[in-house]
Amino acid sequence: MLERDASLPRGAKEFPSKAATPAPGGMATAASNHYSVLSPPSSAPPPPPPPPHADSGSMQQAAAYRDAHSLLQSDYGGHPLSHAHQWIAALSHGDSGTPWPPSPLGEQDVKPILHDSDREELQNSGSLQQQQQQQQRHPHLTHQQQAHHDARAWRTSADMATSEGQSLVYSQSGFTLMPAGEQGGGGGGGGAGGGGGMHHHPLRDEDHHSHSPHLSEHGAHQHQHQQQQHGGHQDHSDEDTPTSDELEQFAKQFKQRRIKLGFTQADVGLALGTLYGNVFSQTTICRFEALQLSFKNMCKLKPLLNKWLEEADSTSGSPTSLDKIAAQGRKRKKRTSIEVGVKGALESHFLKCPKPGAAEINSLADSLQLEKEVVRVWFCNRRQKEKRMTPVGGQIAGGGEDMYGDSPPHHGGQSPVQ
DNA sequence: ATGCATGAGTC
DNA sequence: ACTCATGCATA
Repeated sequence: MLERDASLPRGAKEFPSKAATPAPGGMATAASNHYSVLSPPSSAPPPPPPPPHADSGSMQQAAAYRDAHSLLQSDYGGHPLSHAHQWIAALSHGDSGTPWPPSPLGEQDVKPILHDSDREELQNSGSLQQQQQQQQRHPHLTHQQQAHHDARAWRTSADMATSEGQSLVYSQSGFTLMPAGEQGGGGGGGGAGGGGGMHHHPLRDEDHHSHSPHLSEHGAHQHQHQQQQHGGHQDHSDEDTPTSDELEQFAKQFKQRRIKLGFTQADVGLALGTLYGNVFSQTTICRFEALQLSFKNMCKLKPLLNKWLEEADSTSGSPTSLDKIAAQGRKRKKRTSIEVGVKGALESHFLKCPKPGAAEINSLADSLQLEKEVVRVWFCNRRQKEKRMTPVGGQIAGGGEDMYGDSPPHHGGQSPVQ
């Protein structure tokens, strides 16, 4: 708990490393498998060309996919391997949170956006250590302990960073190896949100100051060492370690520019795919703008979006005609609509016990007449929501510490933007 | 803009 | 079996 503050480097403290899931019981996602089936129909509709600048292109993507899906949706079909996706390489380093295994996924589920020629998997090489280091650093912590901190930490860190100079808040370890020399950012996040999760930490107060540049006397234990990269240089906060404040600013600006240029969130998502190899959905872009992603995730996306902005800006008139990717053939369970009453019940249980065990889930599911899987997923999503920087109801507060423990739900209200 | 869902990675 | 990143589907 506290030891972390004292003994650990800030980075560690700020961000939990990765997955620490004490999780007592739970159920696996096993249940969810039923829906996957295959039926890669060759009848995928061609995606409509995106208007480079027009504002009208909004939901094309969605529409396109929808059509495709509808065909398949009749019954579950979907072939898992039909699509290959390998964009992984692109952000690899940025995401320190996910140490990519040697060759985990040759093809996942995504869309093959670029020509194979483009993608190179170069970057993954050296990034991952950071998070591991963190964990290893303090082996004494149990995962449970580690697990506390959550995304809200990013706010906190911002404070510190701001005041202290953000030196190494989240710095990663060895990144810099980026080929292009651009997008250095990703890394930032380290194990932030990704980190397993929540940690307890007493920084509630800190969170509150949020980004006020003035005070900041709290911790001073920052430079421990460890993270730094190679040696060298790294002061540009923009590319290396964005602070929460910067992210907030960037998101705001991004949205503004994007709109000004006449692009929709969906357009941007596609453009990222065509330009850099990582396709993102409208949802993700939306969440980025709304700061509804984990700190780590925000850090990962920022550089890409930043590049896109530059591109769009410079070529604001010219067509960035790119190819789009077509649909994939994945089948998805139909979205379950949970009735308000039931939701209320779930909420109540969540307040009491955010991490119900399999048994609890079963009984809950039974009493609410919902599928067990649905209940399980609901809790997972609910927990995730709590971790976002901009919590549902508001209050950025980070309460990792007593978050689910015993402290009462401190959901509050705060609406940062929009 | 958001709710429910999927899957990779991890414990 | 969980967390985290991400997204289809939907309100």
